[in-house]
Amino acid sequence: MIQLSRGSLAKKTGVNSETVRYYEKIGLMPDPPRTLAGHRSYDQLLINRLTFIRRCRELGFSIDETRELLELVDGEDYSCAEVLESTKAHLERIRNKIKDLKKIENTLKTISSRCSGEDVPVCPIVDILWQPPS
Amino acid sequence: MIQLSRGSLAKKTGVNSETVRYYEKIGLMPDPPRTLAGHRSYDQLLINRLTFIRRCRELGFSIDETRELLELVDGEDYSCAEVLESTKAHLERIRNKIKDLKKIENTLKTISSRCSGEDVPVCPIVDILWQPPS
DNA sequence: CTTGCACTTGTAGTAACTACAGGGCTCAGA
DNA sequence: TCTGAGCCCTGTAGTTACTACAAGTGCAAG
Repeated sequence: MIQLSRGSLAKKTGVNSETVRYYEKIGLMPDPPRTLAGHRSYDQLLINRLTFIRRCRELGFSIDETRELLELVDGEDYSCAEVLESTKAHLERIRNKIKDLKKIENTLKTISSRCSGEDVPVCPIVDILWQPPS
Repeated sequence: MIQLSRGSLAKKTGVNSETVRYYEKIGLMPDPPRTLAGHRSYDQLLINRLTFIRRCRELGFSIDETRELLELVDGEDYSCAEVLESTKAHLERIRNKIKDLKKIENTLKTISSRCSGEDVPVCPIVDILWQPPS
């Protein structure tokens, strides 16, 4: 039976130790048991829970979405369908974000290519950005 | 000679009117001249400046990067080279972000495809995310 | 004239952390 | 056994880039 301190948990899961405290404050992680001296003590279940949270966050789920996923899993009768729905909605948002960034990429590429990059105080990039509003 | 109120400026440039005030507070926009009653009054130069800022922000430049671009343009002797450098560095960051999001997209696609989406309390997505840390 | 909207200020809230300050505990080494 | 480094504890403030409110003033149309 493993028992980790907050710092060890942080190392093990790859989550910043202050962030652990933050997750407890906002209720993503439960208040953990304490040692006699008042130090937090985490078992395997809590380690796995924090890892789940870290993975959700790395996949771009917001804290609130992560909370909902956790509530589903915590609940007695969660269903695969609900999890899939949330995941697909999130996937759609990620795809939209990629689309937006590609538009930005194209614009930046275009205006960069118009710019000589010479050491002169005349810049097509600035010219483009500095036009009056359409 | 145009003179716009804050609200009209907001409409004209597509920037929220509270945001205008915020940009003045952080020094991106100068304190504008006032009418006798103390109302802000914006001329064409300020309209163009705010539009420049909006475009930078839409292209994903941070406030600080936008400020640097403005300082270059405001300065007597800015050079095209400096602008291009900043733009290219930013383009690189955008490309990295796209790469990261594509990785996320792939992962989400993969785990979604493993999930039946049926109304059962067994979910491959959850199984994957709920594994102990590696 | 009045009513409703725009304007003024300062302040507080948002997301998701991150970084202190000021104090207590613990454990390895001398 | 002592001591000092490095954990841990709490609460609070800072970050980015806004956005929203509250309480009060001014202006313009009907």
